[in-house]
Amino acid sequence: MSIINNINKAFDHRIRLGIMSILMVNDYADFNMLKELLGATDGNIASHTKSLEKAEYIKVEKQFIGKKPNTRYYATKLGKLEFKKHINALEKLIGKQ
Amino acid sequence: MSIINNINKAFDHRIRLGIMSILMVNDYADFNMLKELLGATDGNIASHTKSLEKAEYIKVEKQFIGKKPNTRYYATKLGKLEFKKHINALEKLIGKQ
DNA sequence: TAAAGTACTTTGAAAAACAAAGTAAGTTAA
DNA sequence: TTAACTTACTTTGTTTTTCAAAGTACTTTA
Repeated sequence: MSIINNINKAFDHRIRLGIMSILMVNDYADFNMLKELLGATDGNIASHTKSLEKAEYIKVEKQFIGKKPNTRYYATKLGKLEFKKHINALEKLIGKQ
Repeated sequence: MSIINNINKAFDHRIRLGIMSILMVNDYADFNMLKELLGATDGNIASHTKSLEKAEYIKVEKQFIGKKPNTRYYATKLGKLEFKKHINALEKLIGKQ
């Protein structure tokens, strides 16, 4: 077992790390909130949320607010659990410095 | 300025994070040490060390130990500084959880 | 002296990241 | 009222990165 064994590949990118961090402290976030908070492009947010969705770490809800489409992202129970594990692994790795 | 602004892209991969962590606590590490500690393949170690070297975050020294070639990796002053910044940014981001 | 091992490096395919362009609806302004 | 613009994404295709298998240049062992 290597020292990076519990680093989860799914979170191993700054944008996905950012998305998860946001969804851990906020109940949900919508597309534009993620986009602004992370300073990423539309395509970027779309692909990273898609990969987290595929892993079932976040879920997506589409609705209309007034007449505007709105996409909300939530961390799933699994996502929260795995992210905590990831953080612990990160802290273990970098905590020594 | 986004919340992931100080996350350094150069360290934004578990293997490179691992390499730097190792080189922060150990004065140096050689190829096989990195390989074993990280459980990565040869090609993997080679390419990730190369990218860190290109960024001048680590330096490489090649020598012979007895008759065997041996490659040692050291973190540079810049590398240590930038890695600390990266860790601080990471902790700021995930510390809220 | 042939086969196996060591310590890397090179290569090329596969996957991931990215931004520009596209889509579909709503809004505003002339 | 219709053309131009905005919003909220999605799709597309190129570029970049990741990866492991194969290659290289020795050395060691049988």
